[in-house]
Amino acid sequence: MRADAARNLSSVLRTGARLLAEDPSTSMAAIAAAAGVDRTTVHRRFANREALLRAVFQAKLDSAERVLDEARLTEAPVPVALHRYLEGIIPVAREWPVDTRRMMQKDPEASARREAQSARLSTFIQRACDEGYLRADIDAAWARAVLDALVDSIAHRFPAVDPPQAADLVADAFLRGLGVT
Amino acid sequence: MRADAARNLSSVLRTGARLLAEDPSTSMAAIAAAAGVDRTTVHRRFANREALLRAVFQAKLDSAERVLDEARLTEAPVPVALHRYLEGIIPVAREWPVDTRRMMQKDPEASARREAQSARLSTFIQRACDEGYLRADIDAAWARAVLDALVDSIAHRFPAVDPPQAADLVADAFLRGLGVT
DNA sequence: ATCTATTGCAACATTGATGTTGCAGTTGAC
DNA sequence: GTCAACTGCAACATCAATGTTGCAATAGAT
Repeated sequence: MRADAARNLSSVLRTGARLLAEDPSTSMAAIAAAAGVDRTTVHRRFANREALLRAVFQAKLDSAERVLDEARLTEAPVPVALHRYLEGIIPVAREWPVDTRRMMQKDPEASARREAQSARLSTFIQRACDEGYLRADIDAAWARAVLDALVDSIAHRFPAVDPPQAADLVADAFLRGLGVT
Repeated sequence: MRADAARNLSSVLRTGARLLAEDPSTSMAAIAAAAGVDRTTVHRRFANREALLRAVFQAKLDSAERVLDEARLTEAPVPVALHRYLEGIIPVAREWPVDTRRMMQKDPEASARREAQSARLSTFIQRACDEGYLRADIDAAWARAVLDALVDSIAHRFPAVDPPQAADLVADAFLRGLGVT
């Protein structure tokens, strides 16, 4: 039972994330149906809709945090860390396609966690600037935004590209652009 | 009266677009309140919620279409057309921040129009490839996605950057990337 | 000044989503 | 086999959003 409960809960979270990404107003009933469980079962696990959303966010934040840790953004050489980050974060973006920046407004705890993770990445971008991997005239905030945009794009609009190749494409577009030299 | 009606209708559309972009499930009541009109007045203008959304999409499509026309994507030199397109489309993205790709699914007519506009831009990107402005190893669909992502990013995450500079930033990131040569 | 269109306001009906509870059936742990 | 936990199902109450209507007030056109 305990095993079943855990599996179904996880299924609800993943299914919910997928449906909520397509349509943030997806009903609990629709999520439950898609996950193959009864509506009341979902309500027994999650006190209310907010709680379900919070659980989804937490799952995404957990995955993202592990990726940030394993990328060794402060220790590894910039190109290595960048590639490891990309290869890790792209599957996370695909598995939890919910837009955290928009949907976590009402959850201060999750927002704070997200801010912290965001700051780690921004620090990394700053290091890339400082160590001369980015052009001197590039604003760090803009570089950060570009990287995020490229990750989202490859993750959601090209779901068939496998993570290593996706990371290559993003890093290449980010650093070299798509134009002729 | 006719003038008032038109002004209020426009105000509802713009306000609605802004609120719906932040939260696609924003209620008609909230939109009406933000636009400074009564809820019933909105219902008199738009038969139902769908009709309001359709009107917002149509307004965005109208603006985007004008930008595509004026950019002369098929006639002008690639760099010129690209810059004109960017400088025009960024204000459109800001004024109508709704995500058309996601929210227009249920409106086949608007979807078709969007597809047509999308095809025009894809054709332009293909021309940029053919004429040697993009690296030969670059997939046109990926180039297209990157351009879209950069436009969305500068439009919504850097609303203070004025259109000409924003266009410069996007074109620069798109063609040259952010890394050192 | 009169007429007409439009608005705000209040009231109402309807619908869909949310959340709760009781009960019977199932399943895994022991 | 027994027990405890979990599930599906049905029923219910509640609430927010939607959409409608009638009426009085207002403002622009003539």
